[in-house]
Amino acid sequence: MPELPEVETVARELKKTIIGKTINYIEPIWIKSFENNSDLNVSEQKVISIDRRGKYLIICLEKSYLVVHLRMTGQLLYFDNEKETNLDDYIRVIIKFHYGMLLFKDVRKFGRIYHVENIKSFLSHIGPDALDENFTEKCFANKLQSSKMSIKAFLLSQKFVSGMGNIYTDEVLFLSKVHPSTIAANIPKKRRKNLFINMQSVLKNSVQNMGSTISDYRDPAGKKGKNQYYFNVYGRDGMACKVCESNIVKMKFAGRGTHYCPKCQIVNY
DNA sequence: CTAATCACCTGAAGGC
DNA sequence: TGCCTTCAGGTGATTA
Repeated sequence: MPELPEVETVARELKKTIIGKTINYIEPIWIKSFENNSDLNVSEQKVISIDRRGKYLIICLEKSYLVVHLRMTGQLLYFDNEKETNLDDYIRVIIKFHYGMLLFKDVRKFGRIYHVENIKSFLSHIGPDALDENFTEKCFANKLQSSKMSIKAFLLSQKFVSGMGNIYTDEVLFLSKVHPSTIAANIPKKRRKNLFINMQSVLKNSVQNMGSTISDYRDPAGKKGKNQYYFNVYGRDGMACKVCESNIVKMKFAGRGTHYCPKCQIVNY
């Protein structure tokens, strides 16, 4: 479920609640949800800061890191008062602080919490964050020009730029008037620039709206996002394009449900 | 290198 | 009501 804006929202909420707290213990309920890659103890380490790279949320401890990937249905829920919690369903990992606790809820069990010491090597296969200020239009253009992948697959792969997922990719391609099957390297210079600008604005707008909630996504306080009210194409198949009134089409592309306007979004250039 | 398929999981929704 | 199929904000391995 969560793409960059949702993970960023979670990160911002966690900054308000768990920085400075000391971990009492971490308890995996579903064993595969927690992958311990370090001999160091998590217990008695203090939370120093919260970071994010693409869809990875990074909880920086004194000597190591807890790295969270929510995948499809993961949620990090924070509770000050343990009596407010209900541990009933789908809680896969408990991170207990001396005061308060963070619960990792995940219906489909795809999500992970990793305990690692070397964050750089752990994330070495991931490209720069889409909103990283050092990731410029020029960097983006260079990568586009050297790829023969379809633009949809290019944006979904996290190795060129990280943070884009299925929803925001469809939204960005619509605003950029680029058909999802267009070969990345074939996109002309002017539209490359457009693509980059739209990618940033779509993501930033969604962060402003606290992310998109289709079904499962919640922030650590349990709140839904509001960005889903502003989609142009995602989930709007069969409905009129907001620009040209053609019917929005949905089809399987790059292995994912892909929404686009057949009139506004032109194939090849 | 790129693309397609499966695998990992569970629940919701639609067809019959 | 109930069964069966398909689909879902993701990604990594494997196979063409």
